[in-house]
Amino acid sequence: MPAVAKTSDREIVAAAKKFVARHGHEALSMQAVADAVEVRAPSLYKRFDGRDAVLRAVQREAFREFGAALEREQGTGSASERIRGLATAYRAFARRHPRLYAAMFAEVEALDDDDLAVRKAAALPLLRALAPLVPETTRLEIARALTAFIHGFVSMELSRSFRLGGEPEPAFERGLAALLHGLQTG
Amino acid sequence: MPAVAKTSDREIVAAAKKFVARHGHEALSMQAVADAVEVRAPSLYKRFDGRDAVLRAVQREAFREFGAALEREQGTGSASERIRGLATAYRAFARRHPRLYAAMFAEVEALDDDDLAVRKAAALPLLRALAPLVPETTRLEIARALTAFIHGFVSMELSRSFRLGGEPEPAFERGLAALLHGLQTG
DNA sequence: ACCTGAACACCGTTCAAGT
DNA sequence: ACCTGAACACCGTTCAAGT
Repeated sequence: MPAVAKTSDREIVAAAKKFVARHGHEALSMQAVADAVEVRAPSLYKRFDGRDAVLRAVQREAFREFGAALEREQGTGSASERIRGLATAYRAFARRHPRLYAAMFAEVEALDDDDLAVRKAAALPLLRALAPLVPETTRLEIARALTAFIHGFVSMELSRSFRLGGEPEPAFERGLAALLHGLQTG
Repeated sequence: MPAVAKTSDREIVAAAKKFVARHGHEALSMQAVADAVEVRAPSLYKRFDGRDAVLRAVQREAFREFGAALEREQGTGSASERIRGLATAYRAFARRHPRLYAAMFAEVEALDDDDLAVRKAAALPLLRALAPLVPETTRLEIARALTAFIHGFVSMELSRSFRLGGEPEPAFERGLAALLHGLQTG
């Protein structure tokens, strides 16, 4: 006699993502998700392999949203203005969803092909914006250097690692300008 | 009747640090530390307020070691060669102690004055190396931009976030060179 | 086919009782 | 003064039993 489904993959991921956005990925528990979708915790194991699988599903959703936010930023202007726009959109996403952004980089046990696909997709807008500016041979290196700077800056900002006074703002502007200038002349 | 002390703050921190270096900070438990120093877990609470306090003590030790490694790098050569040396020493420390490096940035409940002091001390070598190169008014910004790049790069490298093929090495060299060049001309 | 209670092996933490 | 066992409220996860 088939028991009626009280929830779904989609609802579970949405509830988990909402919880992570509010309380952080460290606090994510199967109990909390189960409560939110009104089943008992063991029922979640019919749909997800465990906490790690739920967290990875949240990460996939977050990377999709993040990638979409960057895609939306494909505005007009020069190539280097477009890159600035992407950097700003990147930082804005992280500041708007700080706990979700942190969760995107939480360690998980193993990434499957879907996990890798959404991560790679989020890297494409920057690579496209760099295309008119730098040759294909060095494009990936330059994208990595830019991403390292933006990710590092945003991570330090969100974890309040800038403790020597002053605003972080000018350091972001200066670093970005220096990289854009140096990467073209280098 | 005073009971004999079976352990000490020092021994507990050393055991916890060793555990974190081996298994990562997420796996750190009071039980594991207690086993290592041969007491029962509740005894640890006579010396530390809880898991968070133990983890913060590990972070302090790690930041001290890290700062000392950077101090040691105060070699000869031009200012920008010294900065390159610091960046390389930074990255080398993170690669030599990947789990300890990750643990240094683990979220903890609240930092006390000692926590802040060791973090600030670790930032000084770079600020000193920048002194002959850039005026005091922009030095902190520039240090932050450099640190953001190095930390971001190392974090991505250690979490295997570079998944589009090729070696990370040239991206580090290129980004660092671009920043050093751009920061001086900007 | 999906849901559940009960159970297991863990956590962090508190506290009364020992010496 | 420090250590301990017992206990409490949690975890993640498994599984037999329900419908």
